[in-house]
Amino acid sequence: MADLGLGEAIEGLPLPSGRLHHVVAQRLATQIVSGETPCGHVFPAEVEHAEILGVSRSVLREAFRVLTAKGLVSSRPKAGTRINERRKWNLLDPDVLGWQIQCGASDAFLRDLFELRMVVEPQAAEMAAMRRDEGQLVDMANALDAMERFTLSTPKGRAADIRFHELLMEATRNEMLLALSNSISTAIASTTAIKQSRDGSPRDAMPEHHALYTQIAERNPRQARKAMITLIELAHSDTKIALKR
Amino acid sequence: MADLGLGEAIEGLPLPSGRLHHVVAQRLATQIVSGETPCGHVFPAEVEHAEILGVSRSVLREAFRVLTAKGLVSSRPKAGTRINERRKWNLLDPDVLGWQIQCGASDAFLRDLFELRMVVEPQAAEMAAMRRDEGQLVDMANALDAMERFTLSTPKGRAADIRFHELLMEATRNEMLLALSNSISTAIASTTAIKQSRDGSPRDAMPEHHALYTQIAERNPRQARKAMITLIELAHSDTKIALKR
DNA sequence: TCAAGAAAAATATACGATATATGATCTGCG
DNA sequence: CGCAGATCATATATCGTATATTTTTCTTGA
Repeated sequence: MADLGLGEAIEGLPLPSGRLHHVVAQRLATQIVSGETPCGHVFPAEVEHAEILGVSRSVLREAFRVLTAKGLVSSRPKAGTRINERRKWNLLDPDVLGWQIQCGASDAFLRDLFELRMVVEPQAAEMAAMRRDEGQLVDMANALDAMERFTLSTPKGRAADIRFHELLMEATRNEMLLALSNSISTAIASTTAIKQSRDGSPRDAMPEHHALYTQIAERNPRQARKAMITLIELAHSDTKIALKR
Repeated sequence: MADLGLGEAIEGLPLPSGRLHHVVAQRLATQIVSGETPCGHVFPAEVEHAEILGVSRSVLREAFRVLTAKGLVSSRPKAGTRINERRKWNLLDPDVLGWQIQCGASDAFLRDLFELRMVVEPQAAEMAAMRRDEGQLVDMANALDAMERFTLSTPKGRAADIRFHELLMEATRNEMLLALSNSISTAIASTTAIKQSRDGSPRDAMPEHHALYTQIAERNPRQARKAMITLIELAHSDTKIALKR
């Protein structure tokens, strides 16, 4: 069990910026989702574990509370705290998604993510088109205008894109759908950002994603075509008419 | 602020069966999701709050860790712990879903839930049909047989139904889709169970849900029809052929 | 020899006290 | 009127101890 790197802090410890338990939770979580510590693994007893990590037991306990809340581990008296099998994890939890991305998302993960997006978003767009009110309509039109004026490679253009997406999801008037879509979107955005910072060039990330997208499209052409049509309809000026019905 | 009902426990405290912090978390969570304590509300200082609830600060802290992990609240030094706005909640978290149901799910909640199900499941069925392997195929066929032999009103029939559903989702080979669908399914099952125990008769729940279903269908006939077709195709014997492609 | 029950050990859980750091509010100066 | 610093309240972090629960082991009896 590796030291967390906190135990070695000098006397006048500057106390790591974020909440300590959060740091610990993140550390443990990444170890778990990365597979560094396998499923079924039982962590050492609370006291020893806290000593190893160089934090107090309370902090460790609270960190485990977070992980338990997200289904990553479960702990019972005498049995210790063990890592749950993957099917018990809250894979849709924003943090869990984020941790997986941070650990270098696997291709399977990205595939699942994009697939889910293509399952959800086209239908969400349909719902939005049916339920939007006038105010949302003009806001979306504005966002679309901005997307056209600035290209999508500029920050302003990207902001407009995100804004449009938000408005679209709000217009569905389905809170859960909104939550789901937000999780997916931020996760995808994170992968882009991470890959950008890792590969250096900001342009390298998109083609990768696009490749995955087309890969999915080849496997399920019907679904992909429908999704494409819906998204294109909504993302260009023709849409303004479509949205107005 | 109401007492938790734990402080009044007699001397020989039988200590509530479950973990105490979990009980507290659930109590607070239901207060939050029910709207009993509104969004933006700031909880009393930790010490006082713990005293009010009749528990130690540690358990209160750990309870709040759980709620924080699920996005229900956020706490910062000096500012106290406050309830987040709904859009920050992890609405797809199984526990959050469960709490909402436990607080008497609103019609809007149920509508959103069923809508999400109808967005996800038909497409999941499509994916499953394309990716299933031989083993899954025979398992699903067996489950379908069982569903036909016993009617769906018998326990065995319901078990087969659930089993079929599980197999279907596994066959999609998409972990996130599986997680999502599981959350939705168990939530819907819970509402059924709750409504059953509340209304007495076990038969009363289903018609209610069916009414909601048809209500959705009326609003979006195209989507509903497609969903129906897919589900019916998959839920009856014709499917065995469809699944074999 | 095996099974059932009882004792023991290990471990998470719960509690209270104390110290620290941090952010919000207030105050005073410019 | 606005900004900078001081102050204070509050969450956070830590420690020590007690308790409950479960698994394991041992004992006892058939």
